[in-house]
Amino acid sequence: MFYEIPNDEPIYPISTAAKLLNISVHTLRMYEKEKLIIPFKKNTNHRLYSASDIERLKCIRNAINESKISINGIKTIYSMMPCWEFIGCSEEERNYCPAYSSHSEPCWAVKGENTICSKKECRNCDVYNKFSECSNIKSFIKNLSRVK
Amino acid sequence: MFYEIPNDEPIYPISTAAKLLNISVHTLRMYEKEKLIIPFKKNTNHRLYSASDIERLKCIRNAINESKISINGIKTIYSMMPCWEFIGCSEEERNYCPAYSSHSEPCWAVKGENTICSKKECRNCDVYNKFSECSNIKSFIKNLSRVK
DNA sequence: ATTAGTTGGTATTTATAAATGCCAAATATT
DNA sequence: AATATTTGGCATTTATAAATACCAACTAAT
Repeated sequence: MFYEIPNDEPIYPISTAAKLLNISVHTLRMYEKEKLIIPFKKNTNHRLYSASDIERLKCIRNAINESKISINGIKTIYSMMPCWEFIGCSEEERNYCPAYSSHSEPCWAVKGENTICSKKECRNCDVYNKFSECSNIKSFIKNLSRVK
Repeated sequence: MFYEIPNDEPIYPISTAAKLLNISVHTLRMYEKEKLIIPFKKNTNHRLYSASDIERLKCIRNAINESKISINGIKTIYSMMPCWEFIGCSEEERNYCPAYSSHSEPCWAVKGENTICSKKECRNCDVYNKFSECSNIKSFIKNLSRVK
């Protein structure tokens, strides 16, 4: 038996990731600058991408190229995700958290100071990982219901 | 005392609306084709815009020009609105309604057949009227909470 | 040691969404 | 009756987001 590489293990250097996606390394850096993706960084500051990073990027590429949604559009859609319900942070914490009120940046791009999330690595967070497609965001919203 | 014109009364012909917004009439028709706006139509098929239509359009213009969100991006953001919670339709109805599952078109663009909404005029609907800004959509989502 | 790949910055190119122009038929206005 | 405006369709222009190229300093591999 061979050791199977976990989906979230950062293995691909940027050039490989670029080839897999058929784009340039600059585009990948741009997506990172725009906070659409958070690649793993080695101590030497070199990026590594996991298989799930590649999937995430395919989804982003699809939104841009097929669905014709601009990068700022994608960011705004991400900002609609009610992360607080998923994280389960306290009412006090969410009131301090910029992610709770932002409607232009994803939660992982505005990360507050005194929140549950401030110590966490967003790259490993389920809000970041599981809701890269807007269908998933809408599904999550569907499972919420009105406070009586 | 003068009679005050209600905010939602359709009074401006397309050329006036275009002047108020500093855009061409073609752009207004394009936004309509894209289902971003539903102007009132006279029996002769001529469009009329209300003051609140103009406000809605200013908001759309702002999203496009300032926030750099593409038209398809705006449509997708609108599709995130949990209209069913606002309308209060039955569980059966929402399962039949395409708006419940769409994540690319606003509810008023996909309007189902056997729903509460099928007979209603979306132009007069609060979901259409009150949630033209993504800040309002996010605020509404905030007032939902997780089903235990 | 030499070659190959990565870093971040600015400048440039390209692809295309968004906006506009033009048209003839229909409707509105005076 | 004559003039002005609206209609929708297709063609064209324009504005710019997205992608790429180039750069020198740094890190990795053989």
